Amino acid sequence: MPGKKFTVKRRSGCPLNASVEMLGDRWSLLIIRDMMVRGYRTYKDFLKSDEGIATNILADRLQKLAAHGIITMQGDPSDGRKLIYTLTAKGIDLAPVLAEMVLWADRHEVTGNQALIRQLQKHKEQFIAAVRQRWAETTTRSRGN
Amino acid sequence: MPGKKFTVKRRSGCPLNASVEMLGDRWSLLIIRDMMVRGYRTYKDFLKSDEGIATNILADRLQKLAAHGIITMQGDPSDGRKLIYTLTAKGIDLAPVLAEMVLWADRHEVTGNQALIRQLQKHKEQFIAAVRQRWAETTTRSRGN
DNA sequence: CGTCTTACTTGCACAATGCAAGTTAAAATG
DNA sequence: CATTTTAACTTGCATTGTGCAAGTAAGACG
Repeated sequence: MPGKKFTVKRRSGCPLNASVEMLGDRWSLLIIRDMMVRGYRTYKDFLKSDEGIATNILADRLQKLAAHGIITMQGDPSDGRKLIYTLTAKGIDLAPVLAEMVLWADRHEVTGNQALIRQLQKHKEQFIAAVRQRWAETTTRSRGN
Repeated sequence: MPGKKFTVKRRSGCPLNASVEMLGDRWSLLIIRDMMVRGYRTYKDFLKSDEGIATNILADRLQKLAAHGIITMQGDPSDGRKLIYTLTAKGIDLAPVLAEMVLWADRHEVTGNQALIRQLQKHKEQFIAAVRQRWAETTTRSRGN
């Protein structure tokens, strides 16, 4: 496991438990969704999401996601106040998880966002590839927009 | 009112948010895992899992999963004390979500259960088909939902 | 300089969680 | 058929997490 420096003590060795301990709350996956499909990158971006996360919870989740290596935080060279949050490879790799959760909810619940759903239903692999591609582009080009 | 479906008010219409509101905690997916891959069916079964869920939390999660139509509870005809918990079609349909979360954790964390992981890596769709098949066999009689 | 903006932090009420112990009803035992 | 055991919870209580409003520090703007 690249980048793994020390093992956190978990309730069990089950990989699903590991995922649940990192992502099993009401906000972490929504933050990742905002980065992945909406391109959100700053603290203020996340605050404006429909679900309405509280400021202290957002700060806490961003810290934890960074501690787990799912996102990184770096200063914006063009504005010293801003921090840019980006998904790491580990975070981008969550695209299949998000996709399956969206498809499951669509099959069994009444939800909106039909555009995303139809995209996933027809071309799930393409969606995942597009997320990877978008991140490859934005992480190699120069910042300052 | 038996079987009455009441609409839950959600924070947003996003399907991922719907999934997170039903499954986004530290226990629900582990209970579903226990039913799906270990064949657990009774309250006592779930209590013996490695993660060590508290009795009151377990009772609460089973109620909520049943309220969401993910599992059903029925009396055991051969033992009046027992309740048998089973996955509904909606619950079985979570197999791809579980599979992706397991594979993600394996790629990026140090975990155990290598047998399950290798099975998923090689034959993910076979695993999912096997879960469906197993449930089709064991739930040929009346199943709620 | 004063004001605005960004990313937080703090205080506090309320809800969720974790642990130990108790309860109820049914089954097994003698 | 009385007693013990088992299964599925419930209750009490301390700890932790969450949600809301308000406040703060540092950089940008004019």
